[in-house]
Amino acid sequence: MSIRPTLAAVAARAGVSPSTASLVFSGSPRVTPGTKERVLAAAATLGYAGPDPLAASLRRGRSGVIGAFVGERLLYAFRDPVAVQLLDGITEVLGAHGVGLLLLAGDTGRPSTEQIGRIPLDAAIFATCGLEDDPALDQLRTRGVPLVVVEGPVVDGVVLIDIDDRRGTRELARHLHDLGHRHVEVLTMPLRLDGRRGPIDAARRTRAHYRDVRHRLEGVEDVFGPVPAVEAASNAVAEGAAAGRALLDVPAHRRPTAVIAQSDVLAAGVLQAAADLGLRVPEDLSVAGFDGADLHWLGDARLTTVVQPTDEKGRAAAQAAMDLVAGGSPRDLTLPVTLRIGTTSGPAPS
Amino acid sequence: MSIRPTLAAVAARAGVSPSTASLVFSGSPRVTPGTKERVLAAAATLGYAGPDPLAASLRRGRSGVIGAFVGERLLYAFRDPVAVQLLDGITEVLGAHGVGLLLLAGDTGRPSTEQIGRIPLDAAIFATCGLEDDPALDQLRTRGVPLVVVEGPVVDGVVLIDIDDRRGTRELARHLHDLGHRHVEVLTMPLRLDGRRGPIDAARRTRAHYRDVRHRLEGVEDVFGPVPAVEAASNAVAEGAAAGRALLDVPAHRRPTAVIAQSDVLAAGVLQAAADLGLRVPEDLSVAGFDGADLHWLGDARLTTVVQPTDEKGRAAAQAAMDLVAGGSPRDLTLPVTLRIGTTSGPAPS
DNA sequence: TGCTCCTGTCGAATCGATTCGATCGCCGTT
DNA sequence: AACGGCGATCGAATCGATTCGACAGGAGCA
Repeated sequence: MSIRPTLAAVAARAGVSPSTASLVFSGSPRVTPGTKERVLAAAATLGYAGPDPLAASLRRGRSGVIGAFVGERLLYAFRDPVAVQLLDGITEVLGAHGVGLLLLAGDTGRPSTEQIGRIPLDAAIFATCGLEDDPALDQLRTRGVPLVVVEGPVVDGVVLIDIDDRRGTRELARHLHDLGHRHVEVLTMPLRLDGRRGPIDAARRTRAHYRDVRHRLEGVEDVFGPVPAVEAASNAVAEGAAAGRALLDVPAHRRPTAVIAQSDVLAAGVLQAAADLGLRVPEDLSVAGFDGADLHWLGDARLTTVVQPTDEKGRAAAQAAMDLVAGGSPRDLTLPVTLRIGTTSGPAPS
Repeated sequence: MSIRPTLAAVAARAGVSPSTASLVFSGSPRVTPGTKERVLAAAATLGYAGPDPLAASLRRGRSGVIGAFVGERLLYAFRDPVAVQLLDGITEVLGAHGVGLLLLAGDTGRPSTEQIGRIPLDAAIFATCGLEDDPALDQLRTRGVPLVVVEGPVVDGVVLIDIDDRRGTRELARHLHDLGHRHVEVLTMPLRLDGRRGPIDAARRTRAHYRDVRHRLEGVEDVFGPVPAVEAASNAVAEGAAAGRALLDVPAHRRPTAVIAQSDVLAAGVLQAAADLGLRVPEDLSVAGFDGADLHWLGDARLTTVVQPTDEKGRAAAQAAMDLVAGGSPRDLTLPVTLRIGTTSGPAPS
């Protein structure tokens, strides 16, 4: 029991060569039933549970593991329904192919990039972190690990799975504009992971790391021109509520008639803040989000939002990763988004 | 660029032996600065990003990957705040040691157990699935993979990280008993993963797969004796609400004065159902949960619940796994729980 | 009967690094 | 001047399986 048996030991016990034993475990049809049975019997006697995955991986050159990068600490990623749904879409495809999903958090421990080098990955998906200068991305690239980026930066040799963020918010903005809104403000997701929050000035804006954040802002500006924007420190309801209070707890003439949040989660916070301040939605204030996540804690309000096919995005990313591993060269993909008008947007108050 | 360079190639280029080159990359102090530099220079020229993790893993016998099993589909696991917090605790420890976390979902694709055999794991943690006859568990056990089980079955040679479920609900039950409640009903988490819901009869109860479910029920019965119980099909707010309606939408004399839910999530659903039915909490009905999760969508109600140290549980499980990989033999651990009395429990109505 | 073809099994090379014990200088010591 | 000691580097075995081409033996066919 102390030392685990090897394939060679099983082969010897069964009186066949290691090659044949290997054939048996790989389920080759070219092996006689009798032989097969002898090998399996020997394996059973010795308590051999099948080929060592490490050795098999080395020989095959593939480990059967694909890494998914979530930028922040796992806990925050898990709190984000979009990230969760994305991961679910990914696992759906990977699981069907018998490939494991390895979670990589951005800031867990310093040696993050060190860790990445030590783990056998067939490919990696940058799921919720579109950093353009991510050291981990560089690390994996020079290592030759196939890479897929979701809503991330355009990097040569990296497959990009994208959604049409800008067009989505543009349609949303047009919807609000048609309703007569002229004073809208945008509540953005974090521009960087430095915990900063508050109004965004030009300097800060140039430091925006995330593509989706930029694009969702530009879509609004396509319609309204330059628009005041505040940044949330993280993509959480409480953050949205805090930002919402700051945005709305001002004299009425300075208060926006509509707030466009860059995510449904943030929008939920804004709704909360509005309720706390006694503002009626949509009579006094319109609120819009992004994602089309099903937030069961929203109550009966149906959020006006831009629906993105999050799970499809995850599946596409995983499929691209699988294709890369198989030696293919999948093309970049941009998935469509659709405007969904709910009960939180209405005519601008006079 | 087509073929990736090997350590041997780098060594040759630098004019040293592979052994020495290996020493360089493993950061050994026993190598002359000059040599080290030559090797690194050669690596840079060839575009060598460090030793192949697969080969290194094979030699070392460790892959640097630990698997976490979540019973259900990932999406549902992620929706459960307790599971999420547990995973976060796990990654906290693993990340600090540069070990990756591989997520394994129970039902993703049929070849689940097949998949497990193909993935290099140094150890596995059964996080949210305490099946006693899980084929995956057997598979890993015969393979010799060190195992840690969280609130799972007692299996020989497997480390168990537990909490004192029974004592927790016992104290909770006593609290309600002291308040005068005599007619309580229990809303349990799923006894099995078969999507069944509704009242639990004796036959069904004997088929309960999950230890924590059983223990949390027994704790209540320690105080109240046999108690009617209904089962939720999954651990979700909507399930809790549905079960809550079934439980509460009955003639007043047959309605329980207190509902003990086996999780905060389910309890939140019961609160919702109570509100829908116009029942005041705690005046007309007391509601209690389990876990001590921070459910931000609960509003201002503070749930009476049993607080368990979920993140500590995760850290302990991960630490135990690390110890096992290192060859140690960590002991089983039972973490304490504490009763937290909130605003949802009060004297039984007369 | 002899020849070909086919099928099941085997040998041996290979995947790419790690690591232990051995070796080779070089320096200090007596 | 010879020798002991020490530290840097090297050789070679090893981790455990996969896989391709070779091989042997039996079946089919003429």
